[in-house]
Amino acid sequence: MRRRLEPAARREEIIRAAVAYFAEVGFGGSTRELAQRAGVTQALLYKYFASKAELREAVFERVYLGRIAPHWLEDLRDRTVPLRARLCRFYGEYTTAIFTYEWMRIFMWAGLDGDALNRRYLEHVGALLLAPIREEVLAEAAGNWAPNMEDLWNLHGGIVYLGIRRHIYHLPVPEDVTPVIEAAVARFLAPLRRDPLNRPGFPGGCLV
Amino acid sequence: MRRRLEPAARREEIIRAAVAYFAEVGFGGSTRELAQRAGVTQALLYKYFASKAELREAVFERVYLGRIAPHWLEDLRDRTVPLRARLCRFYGEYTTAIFTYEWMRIFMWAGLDGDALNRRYLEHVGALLLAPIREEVLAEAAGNWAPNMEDLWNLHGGIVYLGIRRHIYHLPVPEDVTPVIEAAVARFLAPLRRDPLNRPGFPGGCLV
DNA sequence: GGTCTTGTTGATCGAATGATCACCAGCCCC
DNA sequence: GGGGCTGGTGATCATTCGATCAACAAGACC
Repeated sequence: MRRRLEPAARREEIIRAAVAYFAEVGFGGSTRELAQRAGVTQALLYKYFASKAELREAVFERVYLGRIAPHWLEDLRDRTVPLRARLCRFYGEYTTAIFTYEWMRIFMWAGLDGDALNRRYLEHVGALLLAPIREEVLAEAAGNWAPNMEDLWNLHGGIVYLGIRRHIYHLPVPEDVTPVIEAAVARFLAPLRRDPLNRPGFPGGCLV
Repeated sequence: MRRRLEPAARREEIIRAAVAYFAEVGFGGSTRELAQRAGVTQALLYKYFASKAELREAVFERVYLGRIAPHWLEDLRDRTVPLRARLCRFYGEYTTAIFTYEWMRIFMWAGLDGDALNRRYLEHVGALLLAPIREEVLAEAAGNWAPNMEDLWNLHGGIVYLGIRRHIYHLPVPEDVTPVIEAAVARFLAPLRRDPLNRPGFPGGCLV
């Protein structure tokens, strides 16, 4: 019944099972049930991870690593594209990246546990995504409007709350979040536009 | 050293300690440490609660009960007051009610645990607070604008995210959330106003 | 097909957990 | 001030937890 795997492959399977398991029940879940889900014995876990804490770190690394695409920042700053289109595109890709059961829940559990990685990630979001967005808005507004960081966190939170409702609270949310994002971005950028009612046909429509 | 208390008073103290303790560490926390924090022995907990699950229920009841003020709905519908002022006032009181360490964290932990009470609460929010708000907007817009429920959840989420950042992620947020709420409400209601730039002096300022 | 490497297992340990029970002692009442 | 009701305790049980270790066997290599 037991099949021998290369260490890298076995480790991979354990991490994959751990991500799914801990996302579901939190880090209070037992190593025994995790092992059962991974199709191995509980003792084997300790051949690949010195402790449960180390396994937890591996889960974090897997979930967090590479979640923020480096091209997002460049794209947000690409002024050859209308700002509204840039924001819509960014939040479309961002939500595609993080609106997963695993990411959303592990992130929330880590947050409740007070994990530092969590705080670091959000500081990263603020400094390397929201602040640059603010810069772009300032450039676009040319003195007519200057949102503060809380305005940007408000935009961000309103969108992220979609994922929270779906994956944390298990509430029904639209399958396609694109229209919601477009509406939120349009509201946020309304001070920049000439048509506050956002009537179709007016310039400034979401171009993505 | 041990002082005798009336059952009601002792039960009260245990629940109070349990709310604080479980808010901090989640429901995976041990009854022993809880008892220590409450200043009683672990065995005594079981004189007041048949099981840990029952204690958990008591914590839920304490945290959820009476959190939604009945006058909010009436106030939201009071058309003698400008809509923007109604929304600012409502979210001011709403955040005052729920932006506490205990509520925010227990609510989130219960959500991750898949507790039904959690879902019920949010359905309540949607049906008895957000939907009525939408009705008021429709009445005010008089056909010029018709937000859908997702627009309202977006407004709601952007504001609630403040509490999440503070109490779940332990990130610095403004001490006074009033300006943030006013800005969010103003953005949300922008389609109703004649001045999308929200310049001071224009009619429609937040009147609370 | 024998052998050697090593991925994998079953058994087990000590600590911590939820829950129980006999017993103790603080406080009210006569 | 001394019973006695009952709030409160210490000890303990069964279970489950993370972690360890000797022993096994799958698969590559000659």
